[in-house]
Amino acid sequence: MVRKRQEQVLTKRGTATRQRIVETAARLVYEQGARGTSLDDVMERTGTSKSQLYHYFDNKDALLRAVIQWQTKRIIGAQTGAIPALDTFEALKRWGDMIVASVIDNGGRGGCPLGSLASELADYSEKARVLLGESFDLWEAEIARGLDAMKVRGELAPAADPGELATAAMTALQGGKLLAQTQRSERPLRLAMDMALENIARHLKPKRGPRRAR
Amino acid sequence: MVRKRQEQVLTKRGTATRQRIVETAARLVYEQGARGTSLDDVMERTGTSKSQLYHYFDNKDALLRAVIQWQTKRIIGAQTGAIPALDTFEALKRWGDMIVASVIDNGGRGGCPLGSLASELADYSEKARVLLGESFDLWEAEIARGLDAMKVRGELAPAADPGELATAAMTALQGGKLLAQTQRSERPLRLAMDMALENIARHLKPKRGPRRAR
DNA sequence: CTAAAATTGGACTTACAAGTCCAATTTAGA
DNA sequence: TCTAAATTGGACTTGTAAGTCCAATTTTAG
Repeated sequence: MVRKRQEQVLTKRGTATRQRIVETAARLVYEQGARGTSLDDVMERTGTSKSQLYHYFDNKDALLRAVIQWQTKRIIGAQTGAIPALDTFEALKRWGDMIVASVIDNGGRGGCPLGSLASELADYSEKARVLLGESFDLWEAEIARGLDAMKVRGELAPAADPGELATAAMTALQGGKLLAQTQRSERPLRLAMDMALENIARHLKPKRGPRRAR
Repeated sequence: MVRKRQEQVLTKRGTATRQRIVETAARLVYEQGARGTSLDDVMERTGTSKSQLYHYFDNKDALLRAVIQWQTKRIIGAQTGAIPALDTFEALKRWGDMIVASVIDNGGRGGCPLGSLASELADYSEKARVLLGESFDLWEAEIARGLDAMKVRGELAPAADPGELATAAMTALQGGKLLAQTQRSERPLRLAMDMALENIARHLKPKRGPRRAR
């Protein structure tokens, strides 16, 4: 968690102000995009002044990087909060359902906060691109962690590669979110998550009792 | 193909100018994004004037819509040009390889021209969103066409739904492109396309002779 | 308490971008 | 040929956005 600007110590008040700026900026950026969100927007919604923004961040790009890091923690935190571990196929199915259900939230508008930023910033800010790449890695690692536990317990075939399965699932999630946002329909996201889950189910080892799900 | 502005007849020269504007704008928008491309950029690169842009397009949004339609035709045309029909699993594999190889083109930079525009414009321009939704439908229809042929020939199980398989493949393609662009690696795209192809292979009916591929 | 550091207000500069406007030139078609 | 329509040049307006600057206020720590 590179913080930079630590030559300057933040007081309690300063920390609160900085946090308020980051969270508000995150919401605005999610709704309007990075380029579509002006610093004046952020100032107005946070009740801060220009000098405050530039006191806590070197420039707009630095603020956007803080937004990326905050969103990354928020998203992964929300996921582990709802489903502590993706280490059973049942948990994976609930995870998929949760992702699909998220389309309703904003009436179909808004894709994945990280995916949208990645698309907008990857070729615009090298620092942001690297950060977003790491964000996806972290998110995928959380998924791979559950798959790995399944593999250790012998529920997934030895040949299954948790890291690759997690990455494939992430591509499905991102592509599904994008199409759902574009077509204002949960259909593509549902099909994407079903595909990702089936891609994992391929490596499930049959167990005594109940049959392979789905 | 809604053209609008047909109250005004275009001469041969006018058509050429308009086309030059659209193609150049498409390249700039692909490289810099829609918001990152100014009309002055387009003017400079096409050697046109402000009045020409506004002569052929109502406003910037209308130009962007023309870009979307042109890219849609270009992408689908390029695909059918390289692989006339995705009606064998071999053709599908070549298609997947072609998609993966496309990452090299711009040194990893640049995602899918349509996907990038969708992410940027879906919540910004309703007209553009609808158009992009239709673009994905057209592209998917081209994929579904091949799958349907396989189904008719009995190579795909009757339960297989070409439309759903095509949509799932499109989400994999888009998500894979996005992650590849973000991480400057073809790995996520390769895993995505493998997943999409496997998702189709699930419905392959075994045929005499060679075993199920992959 | 008091000096140094952190925090804040807000005006100002500079750059750029979308869109308007009008006049000049070229082309098409009768 | 001639005239109306299409095409083009380019200055201009208006709005916005990032970033700078300096002074005022508040807080922290010795």
